[in-house]
Amino acid sequence: MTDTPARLLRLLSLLQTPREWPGSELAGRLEVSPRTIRRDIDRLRDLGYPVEASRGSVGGYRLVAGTAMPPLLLDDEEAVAIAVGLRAGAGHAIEGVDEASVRALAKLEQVLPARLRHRVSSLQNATVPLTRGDGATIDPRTLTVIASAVTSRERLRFGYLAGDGAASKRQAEPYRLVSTGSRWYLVAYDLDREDWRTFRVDRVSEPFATGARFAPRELPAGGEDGAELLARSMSRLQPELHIDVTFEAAADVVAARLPAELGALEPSGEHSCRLRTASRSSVEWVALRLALVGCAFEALGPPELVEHLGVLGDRLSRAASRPSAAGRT
Amino acid sequence: MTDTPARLLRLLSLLQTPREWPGSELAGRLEVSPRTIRRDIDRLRDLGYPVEASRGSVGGYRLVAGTAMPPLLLDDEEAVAIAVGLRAGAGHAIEGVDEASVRALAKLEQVLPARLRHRVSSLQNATVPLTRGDGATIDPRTLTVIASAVTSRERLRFGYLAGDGAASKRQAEPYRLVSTGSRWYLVAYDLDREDWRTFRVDRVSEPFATGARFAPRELPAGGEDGAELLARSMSRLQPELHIDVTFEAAADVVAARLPAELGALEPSGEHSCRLRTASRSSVEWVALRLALVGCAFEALGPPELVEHLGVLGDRLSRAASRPSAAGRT
DNA sequence: CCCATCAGGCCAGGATCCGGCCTGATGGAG
DNA sequence: CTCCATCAGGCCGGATCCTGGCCTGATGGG
Repeated sequence: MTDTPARLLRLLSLLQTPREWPGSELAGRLEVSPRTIRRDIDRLRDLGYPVEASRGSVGGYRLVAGTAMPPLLLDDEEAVAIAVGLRAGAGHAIEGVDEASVRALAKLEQVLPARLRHRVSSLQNATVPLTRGDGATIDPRTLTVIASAVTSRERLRFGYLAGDGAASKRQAEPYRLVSTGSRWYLVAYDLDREDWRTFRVDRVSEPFATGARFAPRELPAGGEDGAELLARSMSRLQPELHIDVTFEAAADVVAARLPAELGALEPSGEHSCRLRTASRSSVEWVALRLALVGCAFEALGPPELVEHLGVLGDRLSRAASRPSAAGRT
Repeated sequence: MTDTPARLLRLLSLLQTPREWPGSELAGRLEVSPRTIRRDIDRLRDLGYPVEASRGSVGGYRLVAGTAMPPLLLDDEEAVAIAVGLRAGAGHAIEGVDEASVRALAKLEQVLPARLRHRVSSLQNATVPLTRGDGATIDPRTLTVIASAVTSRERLRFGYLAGDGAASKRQAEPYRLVSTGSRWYLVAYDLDREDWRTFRVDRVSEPFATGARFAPRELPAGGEDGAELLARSMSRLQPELHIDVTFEAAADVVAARLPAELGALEPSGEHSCRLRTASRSSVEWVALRLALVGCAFEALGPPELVEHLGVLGDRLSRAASRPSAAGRT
């Protein structure tokens, strides 16, 4: 029988509950003798899982932090919670964990029981993506399909909407998924164009992995990495914003409410500071973050940011002014 | 030796990679004969993990979705990504998975290797919580400590800042962690007051679980649940907003960009719709969500919402109007 | 001081596991 | 269409491992 391994897994699962388990109770639950439990604990320790024991009358075993991640044994609700959390996060890629986060999501969704899937998607619908206003929302499913294809080295077919509005069908060998600020890009070898391309993931539709495996291809000019390739083509795609804003509040107050990725603040007085930085985020996103700082500020540039702030300010002011008699029905 | 169980775990880990593994390759990696691999696959299937096999020359094994969650084997980066994602999510509790999400976070952090912890916290600092403006940010650590105490039934000591500004030390038996919209509450039996209380988690400071275990206590009036107790005391704490807004856009367009928890829209014409609902969210939060819809709208009430929109609109307009600088393009 | 807990040695019997060899079935590529 | 790589699984012999039981010690709390 597959007795012992199964028991070890169950034991691991019990020990992940944040409480202490006396050996006798574990023995009862797993229906073996206490001696076997002691041996199992030994085994787990040999495997590298740091099981800590406290002696005495209220003692017991507990799994603590070690040097390697033990397998996480989640119950249904926890799995759903993680899936929902990751999906929500996948939209506004947190710098530094972007790709890993999608990988984890792909891994989880690969084995997520069917009965939990609808719970995930319905919960996700309840949380509107906090996207910038340009409507470039990304379907987490798209991301996970692409991520799977990247790691399994399978060819990918998908529809793509080019920048000029032309729709096309593509077939490509996906190389890597990269995120910059709040956008996702796929670096891939386009089989029809016979060249390396970068695709904006929010313009990819219905990607699906054809089973066909491919051998990793050399990237173009030697030594280059996917991120570089992306950086090159992105400089054509996504204009850089040269942000220049002064806040009427002390630098430390503002810094606490501003994402670090936006850049550093220079204090410019007792109660004011200035943000000068370049960003590839969208105007809408930057405007939102600025508004959320919660103090008065003044945008000096770029012009499109100033304009967007003006439009937004206007919209809100009008929303608050009850122009009931004005042009509306 | 603890050979077989360890191998099964490694096998499970390999199979979670989204790709197909031919038996021979698995045999090579795990340094056993292919026959043993076939047997191991059998064992996993017996344990309930649905391993799918495709035959043919490009075939192999793959772990697919089954009826139960298999143990998730994460690498370092994935673990960090999940921790960061959950922490970010813990702030704005997604309705329905609130508690589970915190439980999962507690479970993960219990075993998260020390060398990864600083990565999590530094990454978290990079993402400013998208909180409403009232500054009631919640430290995820606080939540996880409380969640652990709830599941392990340990007494909790913590500092508390009452609504009237009075600080105090509390000792309590935590019963449940509940979130409503975007706030967290702890339902607990206060040992000093000798009665049930609900505490706002954002006002809890330095909670720590004394080792002392306690026996679950009966909730007050029969049949009541933690959520009810909370609802009762909350009606005193958190005023309800009666929101009334008209949007100048079709109902389905607006609905797609509005959190479902805010309530339902009534179409009021070809290109307009109305939102009338009650919410316990903060004014700042509601205002933000309205602004993010991205179309013109008009707030009819409540007054504090209208006022807040006015302030915000004013601030943005002034930010865009460059009262001081005159020249630069 | 006593009791609960963890820690681990020793032993015997039995279950389990492994490798190797075999036969079939199945799907993809040439 | 044919060939090949893959999965599926039966059978067997020998080595290995696992379990339960019993023991002695150590440690911490009430």
